[in-house]
Amino acid sequence: MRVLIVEDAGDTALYMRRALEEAGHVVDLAADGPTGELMARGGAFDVLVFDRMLPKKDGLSVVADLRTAGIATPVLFLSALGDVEHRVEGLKAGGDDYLAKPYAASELIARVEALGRRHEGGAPSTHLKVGELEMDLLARVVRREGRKIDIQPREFRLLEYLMRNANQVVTRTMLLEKVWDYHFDPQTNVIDVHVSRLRSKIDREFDKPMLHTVRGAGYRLEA
Amino acid sequence: MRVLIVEDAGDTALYMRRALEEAGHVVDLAADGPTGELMARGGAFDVLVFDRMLPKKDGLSVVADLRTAGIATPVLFLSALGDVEHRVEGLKAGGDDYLAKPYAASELIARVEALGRRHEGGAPSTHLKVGELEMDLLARVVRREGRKIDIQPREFRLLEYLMRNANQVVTRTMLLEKVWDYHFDPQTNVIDVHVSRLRSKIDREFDKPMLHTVRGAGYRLEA
DNA sequence: CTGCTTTCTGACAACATTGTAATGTTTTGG
DNA sequence: CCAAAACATTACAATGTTGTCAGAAAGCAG
Repeated sequence: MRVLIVEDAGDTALYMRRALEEAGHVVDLAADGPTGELMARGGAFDVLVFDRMLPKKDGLSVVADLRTAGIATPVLFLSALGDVEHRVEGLKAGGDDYLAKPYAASELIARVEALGRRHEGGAPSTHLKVGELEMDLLARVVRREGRKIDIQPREFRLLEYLMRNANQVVTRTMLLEKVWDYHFDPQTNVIDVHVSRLRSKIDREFDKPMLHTVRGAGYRLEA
Repeated sequence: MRVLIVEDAGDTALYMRRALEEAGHVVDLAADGPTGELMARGGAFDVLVFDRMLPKKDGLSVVADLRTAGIATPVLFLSALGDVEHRVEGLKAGGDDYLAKPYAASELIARVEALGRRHEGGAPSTHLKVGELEMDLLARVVRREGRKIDIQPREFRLLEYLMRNANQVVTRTMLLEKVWDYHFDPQTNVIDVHVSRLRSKIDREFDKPMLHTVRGAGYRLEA
């Protein structure tokens, strides 16, 4: 499961990450409200864990904004304030569960997994959107700023993977595994070539490039 | 929108078809209950229009049977009997709306479109199933009796169309329009060739052939 | 700045897919 | 039973897609 933790206290965040990673999940961190909101919008997370009190933008309002933006990823609120009134407030803002500090790591894990399960049965998304870039998985059509872009099958898979992991670095190894089903290094530059071709279609002709290279690490598709 | 009209009075049926076609919809006709039921089960219609009184099998029972078979396509009942009691009867049988004769063409169109809209918001199906033959539109995978079948893009589109219109005859013209986007006769045997190739993949190796030719008419995929 | 490494891109070759044509088979009406 | 029509199948040609290679460009460390 992919989990995003938005928490300003660094040591708490690291503690939670470790607990969840040991339970086999992939964890990302954000330290303030706006960053958390951006990551939640772009990334394909299964569960979001929000601290109620956050620097710059409160957890409650971030979640409320995410909901109005149509992002339905389940949210678990964490807070030192544990009484009924606060729980209700959190749930009203669009939270799905509420956990009062202090809590045991096992309880955190259990709740995160419960939330993830509840939503995974939902209809698979047939439509991906990263900024002005849109992909219709069923019609196999890609658009940027409304303009249709012709794309080849392999490029389609590559872009789909990049979009599902938007705003995150995607390594060459990940691409080989997920887009090419290679489980070894082909010793060629297939990836470079296809990234180049994809770029010429989705970025050339447009003002702002979305597909960035992260030297030494891989690529990142940014909104 | 794809509309099926089940009506035994030929002239009334043609009149309705014309009205709906002029409003931009695709219309099919059936003249009795059993035929209507079969078409409704197989075809991918957005709205069904049923006369209440039908030869061989009453409109009410056809719709009730469709509902128990899990077919949720919205139904508009037409009838000369316009009083409350009959309306309720129709709605109980699984109808979604009820229109009493005589009615204006514009009213028919408006109601059909309203019914179609109400349901189109539902998640698009990502999975088709005809008997033991399954297609996952998102993963682009086809299976028969659980065994994966490798299929080419054009064959995929062809099979998708056949599956969406399962148990119905699909004409060559329909295939040219929907699968090849040709709006003329290419004067070649493209279709024959692709049907042959598709057959060799989905029927050869299996006991019962599913893809039948209807001499002089076209093809039919049967469950 | 220089040399080294990484990434980018254009050209090409291998391969896969699609459509055409020719030939064979089945069905149907007389 | 025959001939004509409809359909099926195979082989091939044209086209499209993918991966490889080589040279160019860009980034980085000393």
